Amino acid sequence: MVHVSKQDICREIYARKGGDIKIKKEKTFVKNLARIFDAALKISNEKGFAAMSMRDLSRASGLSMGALYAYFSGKDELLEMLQRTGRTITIRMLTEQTAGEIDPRVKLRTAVLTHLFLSEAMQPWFYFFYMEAKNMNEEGREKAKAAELATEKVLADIIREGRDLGLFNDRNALMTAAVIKAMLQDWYLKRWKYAGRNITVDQYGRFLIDFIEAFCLRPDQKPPSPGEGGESGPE
Amino acid sequence: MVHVSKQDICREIYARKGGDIKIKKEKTFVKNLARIFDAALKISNEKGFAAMSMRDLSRASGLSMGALYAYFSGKDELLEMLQRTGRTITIRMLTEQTAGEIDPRVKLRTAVLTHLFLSEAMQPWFYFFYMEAKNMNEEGREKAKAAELATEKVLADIIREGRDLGLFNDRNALMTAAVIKAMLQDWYLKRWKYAGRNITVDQYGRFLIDFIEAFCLRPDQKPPSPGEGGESGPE
DNA sequence: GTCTATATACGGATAGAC
DNA sequence: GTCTATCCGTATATAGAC
Repeated sequence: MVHVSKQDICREIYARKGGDIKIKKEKTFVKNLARIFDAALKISNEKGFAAMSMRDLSRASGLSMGALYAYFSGKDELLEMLQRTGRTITIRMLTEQTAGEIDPRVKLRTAVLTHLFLSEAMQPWFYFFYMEAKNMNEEGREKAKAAELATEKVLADIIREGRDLGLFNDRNALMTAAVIKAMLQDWYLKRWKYAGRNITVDQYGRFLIDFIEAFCLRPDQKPPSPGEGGESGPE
Repeated sequence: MVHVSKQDICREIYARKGGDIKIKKEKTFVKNLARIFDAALKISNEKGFAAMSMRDLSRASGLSMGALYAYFSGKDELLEMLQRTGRTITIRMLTEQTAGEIDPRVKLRTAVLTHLFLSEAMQPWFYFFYMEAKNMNEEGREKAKAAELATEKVLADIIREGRDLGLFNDRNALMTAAVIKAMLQDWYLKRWKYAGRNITVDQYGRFLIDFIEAFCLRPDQKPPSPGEGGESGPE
């Protein structure tokens, strides 16, 4: 359902880079950049991007120090690439997936689950994006904030729509969206916790939807259930 | 209601340190350590602890490089001190505040608001604690996780209690506690967002309680409202 | 107790061979 | 395209004067 290929991502970066790229063959570029990204995300998510040295990255990616600098101009650019890539994919996927639906009740579910499954498929990216935003320059931080607000707005708009149609309660839509975001983010920020309890994405998703709908939906407006959104039982 | 003094915190550290402390007079120790903490939190929360150099800290705290090393043995110990201090205070405050109450409905509100107001009063500490946990050694990270689980357990126990008394719905208490934590944390992690919208702590608290109670409380069990927990209106 | 000056190492980045 | 060897700045930490 939500699938993103590492190769596709890197190919796109290759295409976008234009003339100032040092590696000629797309194939080697894609292969190595994917290794670099993997290694960088792994190390950064363990001890932080700032604490990751280029030597660490060289060792983990299997490329020499010198070679690394053929793929990015410096540590700053690497950070920028990682952030931009994560941002781009998220926004694209979210808007794509929620485009078709009309019923706000279903749309809300779809948006929540899309975000959730996407963050599951790309956990290292999402985690990195969240934790390393503050290490960026002013421009990068602003873009990160804008991305947060954009995904929040997707949720808020759905909620407003549902409210206007009389399906949802009349509550602060933006605040509701904000806390939904917080709950969605918790899934990829605290994987250690949920993994330790053997909670699956699906369980988490079902629980979230129950929780959200208890607040948003008017009592008599349970939506036509495509996923049979049953109650989440006691532990 | 929730008040924590910088001086008290530092005095306690002074008392705990025992013999291997280099500064003799409590007064200078407390005064300077408070300055160090302030500066360290400020810089770290802007660009990350790893990116903060001792020179940065020296400049911002007004103490020379050499003097700093009279207060901690190195950057690692400073990190450890900051984390431990934050942890200790949080757990103590939370258990203290929720101890008296009996009615689980009121207790839940109290726990949520206590956590929220505490995190407001000590925002830099909480933010730092969350964002810099992964820069610590194994032991430090384990303690951070334990602290997360401990505060979560406080919430979960209240919810279980309410369920057993027939006041709350029969839902997964631990999962509920987990998402409540996520929402509470959002307040101090994304202050920029809420500040930009002129949302006050009280508004956020009221909203959270409405949200949580919509899911947790059985329909006919609105609690005796001490704070008159009215609906949070539309934006 | 606090300062300045400095030892020492480590990190990012580049040069130039292959 | 990739490697090794190296430059050079900056970081942590300390020595020793005041």
